[in-house]
Amino acid sequence: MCVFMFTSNSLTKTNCIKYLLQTTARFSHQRAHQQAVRGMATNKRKNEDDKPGTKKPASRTVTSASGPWNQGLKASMNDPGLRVMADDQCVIIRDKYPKARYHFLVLPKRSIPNLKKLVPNDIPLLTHMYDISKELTAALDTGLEFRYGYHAVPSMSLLHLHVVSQDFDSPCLKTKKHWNSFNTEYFIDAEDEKFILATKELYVDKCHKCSKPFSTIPALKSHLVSHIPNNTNKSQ
DNA sequence: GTTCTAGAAC
DNA sequence: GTTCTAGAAC
Ligand SMILES: Nc1ncnc2c1ncn2[C@@H]1O[C@H](COP(=O)(O)O)[C@@H](O)[C@H]1O
Ligand SMILES: [Zn+2]
Repeated sequence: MCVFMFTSNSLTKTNCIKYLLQTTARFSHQRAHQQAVRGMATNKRKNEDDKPGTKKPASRTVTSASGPWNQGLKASMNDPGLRVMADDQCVIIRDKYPKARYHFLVLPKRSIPNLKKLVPNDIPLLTHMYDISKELTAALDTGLEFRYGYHAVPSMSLLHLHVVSQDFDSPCLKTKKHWNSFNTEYFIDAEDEKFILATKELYVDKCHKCSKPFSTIPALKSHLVSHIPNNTNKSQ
């Protein structure tokens, strides 16, 4: 039974258009902001250049009020400026740094760290994420092709499905990594049967010789010497 | 992931 | 000279 329904709060075309207008407004605002920040930095550097020897690398805080950088999606899920829609299971947000004209992220409300933590019971949820993505792009009616998938090696925490139009026309697309992460096997299509391979946990934390589990690397290292024949504690 | 920027490449 | 790219950010 599909719980997803078109309601006034979800995927009406009017609402979609509204969110896209927000995209444009926010985006130009963001660019203006970045330019302003850059201008301020330039001014500051000029002043410092008047006093030689006072130059030092600008210190930057590594964590912010919203937590470490790789936890940013958690806050963005509840950011009304980014949220496109939500139902009982999922939230869809606009990607904060869209790599194409349309770029959304679909996140389960129930916190799942990454693909490797998925279990067979999650399959209906994954199907639902894909289904509402298709509903969204259908409602948007952009005439653009879309792809729906996961990054094989994500940087951001919390499982998220990329919904990205295939124009790749965006100032945020800047690096080879950006390109390749959406246009090689790095991008795992949600509907691809190979998808299941990406859900396998690769960290097993066991000895490579005898499969004894270990909890810390020092513990592993003291165990490893037991496998060295005629161990004399010498190296090289 | 992004930002910033030094040094490479053009 | 400008453009591009890769690495640090503790
Ligand atoms: N704070 C944020 N809010 C929303 N989207 C973000 C945020 N930080 C990064 N992103 C996007 O999240 C995606 C994470 O990529 P990945 O971890 O490779 O799947 C990228 O497309 C980023 O543009
Ligand atoms: Zn081409």
